[in-house]
Amino acid sequence: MTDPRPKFKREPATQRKDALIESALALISEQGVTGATVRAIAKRADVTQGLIRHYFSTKEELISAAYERHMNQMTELTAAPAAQDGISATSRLVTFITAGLTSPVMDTRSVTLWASFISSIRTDAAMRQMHQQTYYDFRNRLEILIRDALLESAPHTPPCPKNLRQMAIACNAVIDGLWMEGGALPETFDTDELAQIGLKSVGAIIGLPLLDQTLTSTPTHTQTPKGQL
Amino acid sequence: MTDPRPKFKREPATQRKDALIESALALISEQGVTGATVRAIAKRADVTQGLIRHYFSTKEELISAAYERHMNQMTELTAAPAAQDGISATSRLVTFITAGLTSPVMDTRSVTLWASFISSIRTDAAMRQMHQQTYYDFRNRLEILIRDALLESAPHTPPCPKNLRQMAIACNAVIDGLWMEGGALPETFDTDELAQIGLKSVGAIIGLPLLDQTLTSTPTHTQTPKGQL
DNA sequence: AAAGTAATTATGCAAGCGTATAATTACCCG
DNA sequence: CGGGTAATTATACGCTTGCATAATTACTTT
Repeated sequence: MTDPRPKFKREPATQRKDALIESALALISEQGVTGATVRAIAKRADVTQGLIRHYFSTKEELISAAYERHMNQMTELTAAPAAQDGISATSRLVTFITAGLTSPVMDTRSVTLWASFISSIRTDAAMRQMHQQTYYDFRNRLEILIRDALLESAPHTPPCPKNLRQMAIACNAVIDGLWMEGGALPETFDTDELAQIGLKSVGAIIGLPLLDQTLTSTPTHTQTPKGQL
Repeated sequence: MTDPRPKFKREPATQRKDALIESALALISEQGVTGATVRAIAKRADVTQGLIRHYFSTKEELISAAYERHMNQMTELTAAPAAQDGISATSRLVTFITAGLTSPVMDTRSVTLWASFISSIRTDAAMRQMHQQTYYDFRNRLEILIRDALLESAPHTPPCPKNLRQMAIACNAVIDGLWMEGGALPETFDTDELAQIGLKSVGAIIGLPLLDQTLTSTPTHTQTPKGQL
């Protein structure tokens, strides 16, 4: 009289961790941090709550892992389209900015998620370090793209490191600011409006006409990345 | 045998509300939203928890009021130094940007507070509307300053509204982005570095050399506003 | 096929949460 | 000075939370 149907299935550790992280992200984006309780996360992942403690020694650890996942995903979604070779350095920069300011990187879900995490960087050391690392990573990628674009347009007058750093900080700020408002108030901006503003602004800051080039020569680079999420 | 010392004091309604709002802000900035419990807020304001329900019909209402207070305070602290008359329109714009990117507007407390609130604009309609209103208010002030500065430098070629709007959106984004990172990672930027980057960037976006003017002609306008908080 | 083991479930607990309601108490007014 | 009333305190309730611990159960190994 053995039950033919097992009551549960044993999954590989990484897969279960993944499912739990995704559940946490989904809940946080839908209901905020307060909605992401241990029980709710477990239910969404179709397991019982005890299992969470089996893979994460504390809830904070799970949340921290979810934060890392989300930020890396966003950086990846922004940088990947710009990594194609065979296009000019300026085009790579344009693609990077455009990807960061269009769906799926710029949308309500992503921004809400980020906002939920960012509020805990003051009290939680692990979160603060994660933020710093993610921020530097993104900014460094941007700085490299800016440098290459500048070198391409003026090969014999390389930008000084201090200026380059400041440009990267400024351009990162524009992108972040636009990204945030685009996610927070999506209905108040036209499609691609923020991406175009981003191109214009970064172009003005680094002294290269990014928008014109895009619209005239290689418009395909400004398309939104195919949904990988 | 009457006790000469009363057990509590009756305060005016607005004053008590104020104290409760300030307590909430202090707690949220120090411990995040989860730390701002009804009991903790009451204790910090030196009252018992029941009093909160007497002035706010729900905790959400108190949090919403705290959000409004904080945002208005920050806008005020940014705009007030720029409201002095007798200085050029460009100087007013410079002062606005500088105030927004130096203490006390740009600091960890302010940014953390903002982040804590912003995470709930998706789930809470009142918070979302408050965010929208605050954002528009700030951006409109900025747009007016930009317009005046442009008119001042080129009185016979007024900027078209569409361009002006985009400039305001872009400049607002730079300021927001810089402000955020300055508050999140204060130790990684030199004093006034972000303010200078902000001036440079806004100058580049709108096509006016803001930084040079500041450093040469009217440096007093770039001082941080006297602490009103 | 039986045993061992690690994944998973089941159950419980102490603490804290927001809210409701009733009991006090300070202050205003006649 | 003595009521009346609104501000304030006091107490309690039901619910949820994160976490711990013990009981099951599926899969591997021999």
